[in-house]
Amino acid sequence: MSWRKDQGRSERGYHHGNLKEALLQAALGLIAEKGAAGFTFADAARMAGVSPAAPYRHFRDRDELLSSIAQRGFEQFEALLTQAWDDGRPDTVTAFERVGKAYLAFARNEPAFYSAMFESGLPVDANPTLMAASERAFAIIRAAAERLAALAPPGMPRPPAMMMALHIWSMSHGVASLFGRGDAARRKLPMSPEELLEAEVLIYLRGLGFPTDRRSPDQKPSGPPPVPPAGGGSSGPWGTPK
Amino acid sequence: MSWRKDQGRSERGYHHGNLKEALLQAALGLIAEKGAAGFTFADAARMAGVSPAAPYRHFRDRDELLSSIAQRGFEQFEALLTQAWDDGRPDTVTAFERVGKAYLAFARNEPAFYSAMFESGLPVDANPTLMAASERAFAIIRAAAERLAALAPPGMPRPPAMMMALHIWSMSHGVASLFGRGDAARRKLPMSPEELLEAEVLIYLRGLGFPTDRRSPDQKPSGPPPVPPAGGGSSGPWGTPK
DNA sequence: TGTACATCAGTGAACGCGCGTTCACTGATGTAC
DNA sequence: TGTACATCAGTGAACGCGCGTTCACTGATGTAC
Repeated sequence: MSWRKDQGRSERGYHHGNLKEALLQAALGLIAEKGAAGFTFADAARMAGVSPAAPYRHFRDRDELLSSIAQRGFEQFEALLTQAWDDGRPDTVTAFERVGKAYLAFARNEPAFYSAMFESGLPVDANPTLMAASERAFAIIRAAAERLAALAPPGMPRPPAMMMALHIWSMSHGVASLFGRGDAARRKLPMSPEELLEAEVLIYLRGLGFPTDRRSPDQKPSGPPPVPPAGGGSSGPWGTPK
Repeated sequence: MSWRKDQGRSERGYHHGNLKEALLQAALGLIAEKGAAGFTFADAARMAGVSPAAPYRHFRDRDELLSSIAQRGFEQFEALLTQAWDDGRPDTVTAFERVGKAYLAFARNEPAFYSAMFESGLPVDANPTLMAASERAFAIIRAAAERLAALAPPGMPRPPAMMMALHIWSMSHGVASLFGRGDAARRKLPMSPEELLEAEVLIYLRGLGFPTDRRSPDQKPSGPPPVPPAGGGSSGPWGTPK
């Protein structure tokens, strides 16, 4: 990736060159493998090919390393969500769906970050920097919800954006942590986590009165409030009923 | 509770009387306090006022104790959900809502069981007994979803019960693990987890075409498919819009 | 360009600790006769 | 009812281990002159 001497121990001299980064990477690997609680400082040093005292040049203690990982995780998470949201293009509902998928993709592809962020038990609210990073990530979901709420059909009460954001977050987190991680053996599913979440979000949005046909333009419909499609059309989120 | 000598060390002689139970209780306390990963066998022995070797008379090792807790947790969880479901009385939607509340209540009141069951990383699928207990608990949600699916309004495609069950489960788990536990410091919310989940489930059910007015009888409506209420009536799950 | 020196980033040995687990043991309890 | 004995459920000391952390140290690097 990005550290200078590509982990060849033999090639590095007394100085590692980029130990801090190497330790973070090692810790990520260990957390992905054994969980946030199972990772040890000493192990990370060993993986980086360095004495157990070396990490103390870069991190006050084990907790600071863990926080650094969570911090970086929130930043990457925010970047990913921002990219997925893409400021609501091409239309709000499509973009919103994409955010849900990005959430799952992150949990699946970066289990170590995800663990450190949400399951490590580190006191997020005790660390202002971390808290801020976490808030920034959530703000993306919140902003997306805001835009979506503004589209509420005229006949419907406009849902509070904060509530929508929390709902979407809890759905995503629920699916991700119950079914979404490859490594730790989770439950078996009759469908992929992505499909499961997509259907869940679509049904939810329909419950709020949003038209969930993807091709609908971003305009408040001027007709009567939308009625769920009658008959077994293929536009439902779960396909044709049997 | 249920162990004979109520933890008075002075009163017990050489034999503890009910060490197995005492160890389970001690472990529950420790897990609630420090998380499933933080609990140690030795600590449980200490809390039970017994030498570190004593637990080996009752559990092969630390993992067996943890499994026992998860097992018991699933059983209590199943009992609680069964009771909440109450075979769909007085009507399916009300009972369904109650199941969601019971889920949250369990996560909140029994954080140690919840951790052992869902967050301890123990290989549920490697232990058939545990797996079966877990399946039985999920079967309650599944059965409830089945009954609800059967009520689908005639104009709507009938949703697969399994999918509904998974959706409800993921919502509940998401809310519970992000917001629902008192001890570990979680996020702050503008509403209670219970309210959040209730609104989420109601919106979801409405998205499936179910009438979410609680007083509706358990009969398929014979008229046209229901239309979400127009105007800011008080029947929406989030009250009046501002 | 060369040299002296400060600073940086590692080493490796050592510590105290608590853990899981084993072991021979012993006090308490239950049962056969 | 009393006694002998098997079984059960604990004790307490000990072990090996890996962890987090500290410490004086030293090799490598950068910089002032």
